[in-house]
Parts: sequence; structure tokens; C-alpha cells
Amino acid sequence: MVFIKMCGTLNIVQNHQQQVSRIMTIVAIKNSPRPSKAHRVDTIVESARKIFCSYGFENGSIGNIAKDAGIAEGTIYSYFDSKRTLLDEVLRRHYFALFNDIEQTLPSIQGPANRLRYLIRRTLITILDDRGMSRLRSLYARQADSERPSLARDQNRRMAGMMANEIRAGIKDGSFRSDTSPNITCYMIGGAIELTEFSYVQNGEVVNLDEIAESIWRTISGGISSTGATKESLIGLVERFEQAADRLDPR
Amino acid sequence: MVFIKMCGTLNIVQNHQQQVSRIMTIVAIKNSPRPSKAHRVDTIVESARKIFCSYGFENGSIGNIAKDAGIAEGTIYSYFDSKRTLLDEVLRRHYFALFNDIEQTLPSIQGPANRLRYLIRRTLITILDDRGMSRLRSLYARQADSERPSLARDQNRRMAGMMANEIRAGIKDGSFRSDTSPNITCYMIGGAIELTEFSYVQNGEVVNLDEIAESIWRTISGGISSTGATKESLIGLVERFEQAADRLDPR
DNA sequence: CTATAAACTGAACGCTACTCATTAATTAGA
DNA sequence: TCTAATTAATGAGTAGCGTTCAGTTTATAG
Repeated sequence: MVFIKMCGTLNIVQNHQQQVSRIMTIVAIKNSPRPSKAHRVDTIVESARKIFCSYGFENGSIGNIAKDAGIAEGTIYSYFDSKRTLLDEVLRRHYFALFNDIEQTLPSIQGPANRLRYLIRRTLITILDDRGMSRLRSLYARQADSERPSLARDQNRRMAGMMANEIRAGIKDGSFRSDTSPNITCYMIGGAIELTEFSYVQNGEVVNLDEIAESIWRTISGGISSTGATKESLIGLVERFEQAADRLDPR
Repeated sequence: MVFIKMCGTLNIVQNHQQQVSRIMTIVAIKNSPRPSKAHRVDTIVESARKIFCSYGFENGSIGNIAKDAGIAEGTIYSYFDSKRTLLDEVLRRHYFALFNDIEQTLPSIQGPANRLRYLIRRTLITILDDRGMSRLRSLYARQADSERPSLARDQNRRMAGMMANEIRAGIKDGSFRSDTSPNITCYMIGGAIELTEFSYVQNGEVVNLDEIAESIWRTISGGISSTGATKESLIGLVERFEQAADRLDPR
């Protein structure tokens, strides 16, 4: 109470004079008694992230989040409709970076195949980067209620949309087989990534990113690529060819 | 109270005399005041299934389940440790049929490829058969606490184990490429099935079972099969070459 | 028929998401 | 600069739910 009043004074000082030292100003802004709406939301979301990651969604209480953020429980409800929408915002912010990064990087990569490979790798990187957040996503993002469509659904759609684009592009330019189903192929890639995530979340075992990404790609590629013959099989064919040639010309 | 006492009487009658009509006996057994443990568990699980499917796991209360089963809330807790373990049992019973059916049918199918195809189809059938149950599984089966490992983990492992067996068998008998990763391939098949399930749960749109099963299989097969379409055309060419060689040198 | 064990009950408990009347801080107008 | 009106924050209170347990009822054994 007293502290807040003091800060209020500092804030006025900062507004009316420029002689105030820079540190003083920062302190004043940081401890402002009524931080801007955006800053308050940031505080709440950050506290929610901490609490949810530490205790899980169900065991992490609004009370704990409010205490961590240094505000009253009721305040949270003037910014978020429910505990669930707060979780959604935590997850949305975390995956916002992923989607943005992808959408900026993708155009600079040449060819649908390479872009697909990038999508797989980039998503896995985000997952393996933060196990706590992956845990939240993998366990709770799917749930929704009538008012609020599930976040997972939106995120899946967005990712699937980007993958499907590449697959269709690949079919068009001839690098993928024309009987490939973009939809199912997305499900296979996305599903493999999700199960890798779930396994990582559950077991926590160290996962070899490159190995998994390459394995997913190799399987998909061999399946949808129109140039599917392996080196070994071609070697076998050439050997048969050479044997036939030997019969014609036994030397 | 009165009703139960009456039934108790009927029960005694049934125990001491054989003249009681068959229908009478059945009624007596059915309404017995203290049904067998197994029967009581069945009642509880069935009520839980109904309530959870109607209201979802979070909104379906133990109170409602008890009311539906015609017993007190406390009774449920003498059979189940918690609401979660009750959900687990509901799900376990539903998927018990699937796993049993698979394990009995699988040996009668010839070849790893056909067995894999069957696994995909059979799982999809169970999913599309009961949307309510799929909803429960897809949204809540993953969650676990320290005491109770998640059901999804066990089920995933079991299914993945069966798939991996077939893939390894296929690699051994030469029908699948030797550089196939059984693990990742399982993730791709299982993940595609899970995302199909989630999409079905969310959108409820009619799903073409055969189309999806075939699409998954075609993509995987083209990827891990050592007899790809492109290679087949090469084999054809070499065979023509060998035939030409035979004509030149008929031995 | 009695004593013991087992099953069942539902009121009570503790916890938590969420609300709302009240209070504090800010802004707008004169 | 002071006041009125508006906006933000508070936290005690509410409702609902999972879970417990002392007491009761029913079954069983001797």
C-alpha cells in the first residue's frame, strides 16, 4: 500500500521531469502501480507458464498464479475468461514464434521436398527445446469446450496447411507421385512428430533430432517420391545385366 | 429399502427351492441386494461410460455416475481409487476387445505387409465405431499422474510393438527395405491414425475408412517396400533384356 | 442365533475455479 | 488544481466437485 503510493509518486516525477536518472526511470516504470494492460497480461501469462509447467495444468491453481504475479485472483479474470483460455494463451504465445519463424524462412528454401524437410526439423526443434511446454501441449491442448475451439485443432490445421501446400507443389512439379494424398501424408508426418513429442514428454529420454527427422523424411520420401529406386536394388539389377552380357560375350 | 428386502427374500427362495420359475430366478439374481463384486464393478463402469461419453470426463461427476448406477458415491471409491482410474477402466475395457481381436486374427493373415494393412484397418474400424469413446481416448487417455502411468502410453506401446514386429519380419523376409526404422514407421502409422481419430472427434464428419486405410498403406508401402513402382518398371526392362539375351544365346 | 467380517452409505471436508460488491487509481472537465 | 466519472484491482464469498470415514446395513461363519 505504502509501497504503491511511493511508486505512484515516482511515476509522476518521471512524467514531469527529465532530471530523473535513467535507472530511476526504469524502476519507476517497472514498479508502476498501474502497469499498462499489455504489461499486466504479459505478467499473468508468464506466471501461468511457470506454474503450469511446474505443477501441470490441473494442479496449477489460479491462486498460485496470482501469487506468483503479485496480484489478486480476481484480476486474472478481468483479463482471461477462464483457466483454460489462460492456458491457451500460454501455448499460443509459445508456438507463435514457431509459426512466424517458419512462415518467414520457408520462402527462402528451394523446392517442396526441402521445404517439407525443413518443416519436420523445425517443428521437432521447438518440441525438444522445451519439455515442460511440450508436456502442456501434448496433454491439454486438444481439450476444448463449446465456446472455445481447441487450440490444437487450429495449430494442426495451420501446420497441415503448410505441409499440404508443399506436397501439392511437389505433385505439380513432378517430384512427388500424383496419387499421393496430401491430407493423409500430412497426418503421417504430423502424427509421427506428435508421437515423438509424447514419447519425449513421457520418458524424457534424449532424442536424436537428426536421426528422427531423417527417418521420417526417408520413409515419407520413399513413399511419395516418384524416384523411389534404391541404390542397392539398382546394383542388383546391374549385376543381372552384366551376367546377361557375359553370356553374350563370354570373353 | 422395502424393495431390497423383498429381493433379499426372493434370493433366499431361489437358494432353497428349485420350484421357482426360471424367470423368477433371473429376476432374483438381477435385483439381488448385494450383487457380486464383478457385477457391481460392471455396473459402475457402464454408468461411468455413459456419463463420461455424454458430459465428457471433466463435466461428468462422480455424483452423476453414482446416481446412474443407483449407489452411493462412497461405494465407487471402494472399487476405484479415483475418478481417473475409473476412466482408465472404461477405456481399457473398450480397447481390450480391439487388442484381443487383433492378437487372435493376426496369425491367420499371411505376410507382414498384409498384417500391417490389417492392423491399420482394424484400428480405424474401432475408432470410427464409437465417436464418444474415441473422444474420451483422444482427449484424456494421455494424462497420468505419478502413481498411475498413462493408459495411452501402454496402449501405444502395445500397438507399436505389434506393428514393429511386422516391420521387422518384413525387413527379414526382404519385402521391406533394410534401412527402414521400425520405430519411426510405427509412429507414422500410429500418428496418422491418431490424427484421423482427432479429426473425426472434432469435426464428426463422415470418414471413408477404406480410402484412409489404403492411403496410409500406399504411402507407407511405397516408402518401405523394396518393390517400388519405379523399380518394377526397371525390372521389366531388365527382364526384356534377359529374354533378348536368351534369344541370342539359347544355350 | 450370535459374532465377525464385508459392503454400503451419505454427510462432511478441503480444495479450487469463478463472481461481485467494494475500494483504489486514473482520467476528463471546469 | 480540484472534483466527478470512469476504469482497474481486490479478496472474501459462492458453488461444485473429488474424496474420506464414522456409522449402518447385509452377509457369513461357528
